[in-house]
Amino acid sequence: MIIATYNVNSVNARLDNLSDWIKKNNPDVLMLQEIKSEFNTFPFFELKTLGYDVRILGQKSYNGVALLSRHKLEITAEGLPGFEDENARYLEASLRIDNKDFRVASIYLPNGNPPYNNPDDKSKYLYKLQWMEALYKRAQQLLSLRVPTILGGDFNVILRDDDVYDPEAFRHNALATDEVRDRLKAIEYLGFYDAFRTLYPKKNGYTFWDYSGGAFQNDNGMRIDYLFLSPDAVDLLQSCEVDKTPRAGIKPSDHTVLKAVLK
DNA sequence: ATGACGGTAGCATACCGA
Repeated sequence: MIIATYNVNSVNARLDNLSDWIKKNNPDVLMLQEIKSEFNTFPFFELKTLGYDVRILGQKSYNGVALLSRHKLEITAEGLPGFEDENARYLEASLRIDNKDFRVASIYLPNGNPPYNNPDDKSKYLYKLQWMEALYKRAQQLLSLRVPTILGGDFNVILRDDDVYDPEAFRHNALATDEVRDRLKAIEYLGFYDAFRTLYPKKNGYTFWDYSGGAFQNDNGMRIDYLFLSPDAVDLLQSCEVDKTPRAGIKPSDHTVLKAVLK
């Protein structure tokens, strides 16, 4: 089973780039974030034609998440259970492969940094912390189901200093505060394994490079996209790699694909 | 010295992002 996550930064702007990757990699499940489209403008036809069941939690202009699967999806949550959210950031589903159940969620966790024109505004940061508390509670519930579960997406968290090109520059950034790191670590300590770090304790796993300043060419990146696996899912883990091909290709997203193979 | 990139809404430029 091939499972991957990709923050596309607009699914319509990325349709060729995304379709190329899907055709070459044939994932069983693909989690998308920042689709920046709602139902009426989402390219269902093109993606269904590639052989996928396609479900979205859409939103105009901002945010929006989707799940693509070669196996029929049963939606189990649209939005984080128990959390009132005006933004489309969480879509969860169950699926069956060879008579075995899986649970997956496509997650776009809030960024948390203030607007440039109001650097003292803490409201987005507080929203991020509350969102992470609600995700923690959902993660607990999911573990109690004892079904292999994959929480994937753009978590907007730099977990450790070696997950960013300049740790000091990001010390007080909402992606890297101790508070935010601790909240994501708490989800790990529940029993959700960071698939990439589990296999590669030291390796560079950047998944995002800013569009400006030649960041990709200079490898000024950060690791903020993750696949977190429940214990029974990590037992099936065969490999996990960052695929930089989409980021190096034509009209790229600022993120790239993170892909894992499970038995 | 400043801006630097890209998407969306919607038609000039503000907002958002990481």
